[in-house]
Amino acid sequence: MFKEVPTKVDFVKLEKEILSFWQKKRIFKKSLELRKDAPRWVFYEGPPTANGLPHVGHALTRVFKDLFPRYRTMKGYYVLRKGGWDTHGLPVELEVEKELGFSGKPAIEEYGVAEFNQRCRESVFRYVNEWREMSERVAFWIDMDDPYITLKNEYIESVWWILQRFWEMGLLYEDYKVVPYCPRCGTPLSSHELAQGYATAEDPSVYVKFPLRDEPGTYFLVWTTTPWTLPGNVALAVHPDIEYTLVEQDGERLILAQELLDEALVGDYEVVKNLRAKGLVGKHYSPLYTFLPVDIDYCYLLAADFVTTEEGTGIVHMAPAFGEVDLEVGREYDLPILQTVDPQGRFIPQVNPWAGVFVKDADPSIIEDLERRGLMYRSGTYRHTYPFCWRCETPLLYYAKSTWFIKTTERKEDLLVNNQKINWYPAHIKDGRFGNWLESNVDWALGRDRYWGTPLPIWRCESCGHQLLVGSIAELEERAGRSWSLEELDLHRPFVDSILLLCPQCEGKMRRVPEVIDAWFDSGSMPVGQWHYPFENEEIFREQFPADFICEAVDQTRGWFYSLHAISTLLFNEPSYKNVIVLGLVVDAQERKMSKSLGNVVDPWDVLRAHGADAMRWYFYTAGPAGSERRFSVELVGEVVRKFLLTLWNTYAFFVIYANIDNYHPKIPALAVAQRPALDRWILSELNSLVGKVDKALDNFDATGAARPIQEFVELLSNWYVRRSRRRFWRSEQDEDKAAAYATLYECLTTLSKLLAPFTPFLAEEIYRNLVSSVDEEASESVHLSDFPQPDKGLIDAKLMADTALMMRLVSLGHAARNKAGLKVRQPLAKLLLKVRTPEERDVIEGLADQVLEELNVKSLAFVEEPDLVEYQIEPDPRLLGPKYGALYPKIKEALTSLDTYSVVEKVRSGEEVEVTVEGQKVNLLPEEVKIEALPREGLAVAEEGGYLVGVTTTLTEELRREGLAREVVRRIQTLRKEADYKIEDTIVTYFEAHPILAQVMEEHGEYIKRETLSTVLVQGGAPPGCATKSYSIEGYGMTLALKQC
RNA sequence: GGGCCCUUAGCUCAGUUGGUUAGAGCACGCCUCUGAUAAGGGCGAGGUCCGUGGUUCGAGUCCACGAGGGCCCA
Repeated sequence: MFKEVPTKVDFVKLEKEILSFWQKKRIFKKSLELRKDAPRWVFYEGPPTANGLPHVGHALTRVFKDLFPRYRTMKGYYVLRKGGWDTHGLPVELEVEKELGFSGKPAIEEYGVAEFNQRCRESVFRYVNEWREMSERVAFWIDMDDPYITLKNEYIESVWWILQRFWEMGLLYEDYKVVPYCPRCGTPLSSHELAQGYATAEDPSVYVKFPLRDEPGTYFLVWTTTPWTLPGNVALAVHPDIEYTLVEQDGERLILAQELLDEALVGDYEVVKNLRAKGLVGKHYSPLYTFLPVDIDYCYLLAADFVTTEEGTGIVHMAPAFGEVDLEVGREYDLPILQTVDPQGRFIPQVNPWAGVFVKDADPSIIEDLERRGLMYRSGTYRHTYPFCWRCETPLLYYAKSTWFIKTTERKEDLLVNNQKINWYPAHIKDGRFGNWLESNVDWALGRDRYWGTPLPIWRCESCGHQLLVGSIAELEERAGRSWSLEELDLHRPFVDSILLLCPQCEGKMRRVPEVIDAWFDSGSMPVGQWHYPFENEEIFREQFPADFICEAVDQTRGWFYSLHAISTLLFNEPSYKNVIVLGLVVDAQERKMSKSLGNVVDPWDVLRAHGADAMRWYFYTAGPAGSERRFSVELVGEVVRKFLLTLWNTYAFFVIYANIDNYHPKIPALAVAQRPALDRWILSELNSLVGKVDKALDNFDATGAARPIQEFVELLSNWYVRRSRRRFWRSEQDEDKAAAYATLYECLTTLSKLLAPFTPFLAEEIYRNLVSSVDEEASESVHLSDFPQPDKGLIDAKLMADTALMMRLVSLGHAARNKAGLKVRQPLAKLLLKVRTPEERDVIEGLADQVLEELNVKSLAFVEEPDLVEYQIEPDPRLLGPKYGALYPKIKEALTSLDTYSVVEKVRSGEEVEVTVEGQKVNLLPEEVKIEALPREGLAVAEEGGYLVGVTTTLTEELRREGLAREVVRRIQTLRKEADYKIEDTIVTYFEAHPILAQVMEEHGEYIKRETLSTVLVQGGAPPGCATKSYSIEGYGMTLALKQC
């Protein structure tokens, strides 16, 4: 006996029961133990930060991360799944700052770095329980009891080791560079952080006049969107090949690029003369501001290639402190660097009108000042995309600063070559987004002037300036000349800052540089750091590198995907992952990005509580290709429940109900498949072909390509196989056919449970445990401990599948034909007329005739070809004639269709050519080039599609009518049984009082009615008390039915 | 300004190497079937296949330009 299965199912409750089963029986652990000696298949967990709640996007990622390891485990691999937490970085600090009400670094310093970092340390695990709960609930199997954690000393030590390797390779350097800089956070951002914060901004757009020193009344006209950089101006640049023009307007002379005259100037002007750039270079102008003393030559025009005429005036203002190119050019020309801005983004005291003002806030006042001095040509606003800090949304400044870099550009070729070894899903990311990103690689800005992060382990001698990079705790202790206990040692600020080392060069005091490192470097170090390699676990590290599979959303292209790739390429010159699925972002039902401000964020728990995890998982796998954006709402997931999960559930419930009635046991031998009916052979063929399809798709990391065919199969299984097989299960005799039906459906359901295990682990488990584990002592206790099915190729019969598909198509046409004539299926009809395309198809349908007759409730079928039943339509075949006659084709079509139809049909039938005349020339069409359509004549109920034609005879004899009435009676009795809540297998006595016509029906079709309704006897006359009774009007004839259980 | 991706029915999505009248599911209306079913079947309504131009006998499909959206880069 199988466990009874309710037809009404509560998936949420079911899943919770299975969760506790997994927990109690440690199924995840067992699935690992089972494969402990198997070949390795390596998965890396991209570490989340647990200082925020998981959202739908995280649920999506976790669901995909789970699918493939489960599949590989069933395929016989050992898939170690170590969890991980990302714990460092600016986002963490910002959360804590917000809680403490801080607005910048001075407040932190005052509060105390030790206390501040302690709060950071606590905050990163704040929502760790919520993360665990969510992961468990969606059945993401991962080891969260022994995760890697980036703040642990062991992890940091591994990161230090990597940095020391880079140091030894000469890949680390400190440089004064213009970096994107967040003045609020007081730290530079790396390019991948920068990438996350672009937004449309409205900035000033000003045209400023720079007066020529030696030609009063003449000005260089210069355009800028950052007036605050003007006090830092030290030069202007023109392009050597651009034409410039001197114009006169309102008594002033202006110089700008000729091409941009109309765009830049307002009002009438007069062209004085054209100027060559060469003649302008070297001309001096008077500085707009002189807040800082300068004792070298500056404020002149120079030539540079980067100047364009795309916008502005063709003359570019240069402030080396605030622009990357500006700094380069400044170095080339030996120009001064006027750093007029402090690290908080405010003007320094010397810039006295605006001292202490945040530079962007000073813009209007600077514009006003220039206007007052007559140096402003015009000002307005300009919309463009501008970078903002990805966490605190402060506009970034490009700001000259000294900081540490990793020379990734030196290894750019290796980065590109190694990228070619990675399989990207979707494939276009490889040479598209990711490849382009590598092509435009810039050195990795590693340093952060912050507190909560892996300290940059570089110590510098206060006396001689010697620098060294510490690569391990042992080295630290050795150089410091002391050691610390495990409790004491904390490789964070301020503890490490307090450690002074002895300079190996001069025996002076060495102090650590103040920076911590970019937290992306932490996460990219996880292949090494998660095992504390190379200090221990050498063997496991080698076994677990590189990853076979990683998966994150597309926003990680410049994030984790890059940091992993860059670090492993620099370190090992190998990619650290072989296959990567890049997921699209989750958007709401209106295709808008989910964001708190729009209030359209879907809480994953709303979905999990309403529909369960299997439904959510299945939705994610089937809704669309993994790489595409996906819409998401509670309702969309609800559709999945109805369409897929319930369909499967009902098939399963159906099986269990009848299997229990019949005491079916899977060990009971059934007929060999070859001896089973076509219907069984067909569904088993579909099943095995499905197994192959799913296996291949999963092997190819294609979740959608695997899941959608399963859904289609379940449709076929439920709506064709089971529906067509119902009678075989109902029958009370135990015979071979019934055994075959059970064996076939059992095979389908148990194989499905294994196929589905990676996708819908709960439902798969329920089915497997009830149908397999409970009756087979040798079977595993969980579907997740079983092997993934292999297709039995011998059972795949492509012809049978195509034949059945054809038959279904004709049956569907038959339904349409009946419907047109208003003949319900319950009414038997005498004859079905079919027209198929070929004699082979005719044989096929003859072979499957029993299914067609039963499905359409007709007595016989015949094939029609005769012209007296049909009309013909002829058409030239465009596929053949198009290439042959080209532009003549439409005219040939016209000419052919104007011919006498029957004569053309006769010619084609007898294999003769058909001659048409087109534009005076004769064209002979070969018989195969003319297509003939046959349509039935009027008066017959028909449906036609794609060359197939199905008709039904509409005349009813009294005999047929009575047979229809018998079926009407049966349906009434069945409904009454159901209403009376009788069990399916209960036998009954049926009493009836009826119109003579119906009484005749009861007489004539009594055996049929008894058999269908499990009535032992049909009794005409009044019913005894206690019966389920109801009166009906059937086709206008009255009848009262009464049922009683035996 | 540049890169990558997307745009097909009210919604979610398919649409093979270019080929006859562009499909499915959901939702809607009518009909039907039903002792597993919350389902199934049929019919109907619902389409400027984002637009324009080009290549071709023929374009949802190929090419160019443009529009809108998303992500990213500068």
